[in-house]
Amino acid sequence: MDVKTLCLAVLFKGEATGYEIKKAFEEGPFAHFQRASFGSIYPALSRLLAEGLAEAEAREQDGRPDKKVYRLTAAGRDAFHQAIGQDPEPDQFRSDMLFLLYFARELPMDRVADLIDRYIDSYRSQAEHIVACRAQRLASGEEIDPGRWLVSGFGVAIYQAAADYLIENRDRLLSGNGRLPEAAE
Amino acid sequence: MDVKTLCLAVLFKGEATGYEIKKAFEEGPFAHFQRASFGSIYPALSRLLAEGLAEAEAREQDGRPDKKVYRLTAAGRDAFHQAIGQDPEPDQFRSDMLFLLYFARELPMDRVADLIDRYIDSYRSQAEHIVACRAQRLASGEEIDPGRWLVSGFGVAIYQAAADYLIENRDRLLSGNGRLPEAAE
DNA sequence: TAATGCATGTAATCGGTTACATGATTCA
DNA sequence: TGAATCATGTAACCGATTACATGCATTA
Repeated sequence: MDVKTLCLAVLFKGEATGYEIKKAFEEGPFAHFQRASFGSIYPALSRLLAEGLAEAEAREQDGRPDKKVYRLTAAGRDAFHQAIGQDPEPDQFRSDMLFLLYFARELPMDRVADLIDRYIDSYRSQAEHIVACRAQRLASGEEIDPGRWLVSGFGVAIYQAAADYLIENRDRLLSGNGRLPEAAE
Repeated sequence: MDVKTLCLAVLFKGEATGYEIKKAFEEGPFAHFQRASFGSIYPALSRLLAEGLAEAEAREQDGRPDKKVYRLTAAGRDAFHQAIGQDPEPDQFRSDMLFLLYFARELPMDRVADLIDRYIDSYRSQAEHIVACRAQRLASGEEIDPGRWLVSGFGVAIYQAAADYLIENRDRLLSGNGRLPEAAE
């Protein structure tokens, strides 16, 4: 998904500054499945202005530098609806972890163990983080958006499954380094 | 992972042509977690030659155009070991499907249902495909590479989990469109 | 006082995709 | 006859990242 569409999407949920849009990809609702940098966000926002899809308002702040709050126009909302109406190609997951583990035989055992442990940790903590966010949203009493709920639930399920798989197969890979793992299936 | 390293990796497993390397990302062992196009593979192979990491041999074929078989040099194998010795950053999954489903409320119900069904199918068929490959490898009697086995198992687990999650939550999202899904947790 | 957070933006660079160019063989 | 497979490569283009430039306020 290109950054322009991503900005359209964030702004569709409400007005925001470039800085806040960045945060939406770091901590916010899109954190675990999309990302964008300032170097792509600011030019994208300028393009949105130029194309009449958004309008900006400068807001003064005490002390802080001014912020520029972007808001979609009617044309912008249309453009967004059109964008999500397109047919997507199936997702393909790219993973450096799998690339590395594929070559487990070429690496020292302790290095493999370390890699697996680190990935278990990162998957687990990501799952826990999302779970915490969900609990908080539930407790807050705010209205729950079904799409958002489904998406965060998906994140939990996938990260959990990834961590579980690694935990279950860690020792098999390490001890059986050369022998047949998981043969009893 | 850049294409140069990816080529290094494929060649580490044995000599190959550019065309065969491409296939490794389409049907081969790297299919479900890395990808590369001709436009990046051929220049990468030239670079490997120029840097002395690989050597090529032209092989004539009956009828077919000549093929150029690449093979790593000792320096190439070193470079590969060095590459997999680097510390990777954690994987981040990017997903257009999740992006779309996040905005379920903005889409017609039948469109959402169709999207989910298509993704269930694609996840399920990817899982089944990997399972079939694994069964075949097991039956073939060839030696099983533990790293490769772990990686393909990971693929099965993740795709399975993704499909399962969507199946379980499909109707909740569709019927409760506006109400609270999965509240009974 | 050093780092972090808030805040916006540009420029160099890079890596990769898409499309193009070429051409024979085999299979439906 | 047309499509798919095998086979190699180039060039235009694009999107995005990284690093840079600036600057104030707060917190450790």
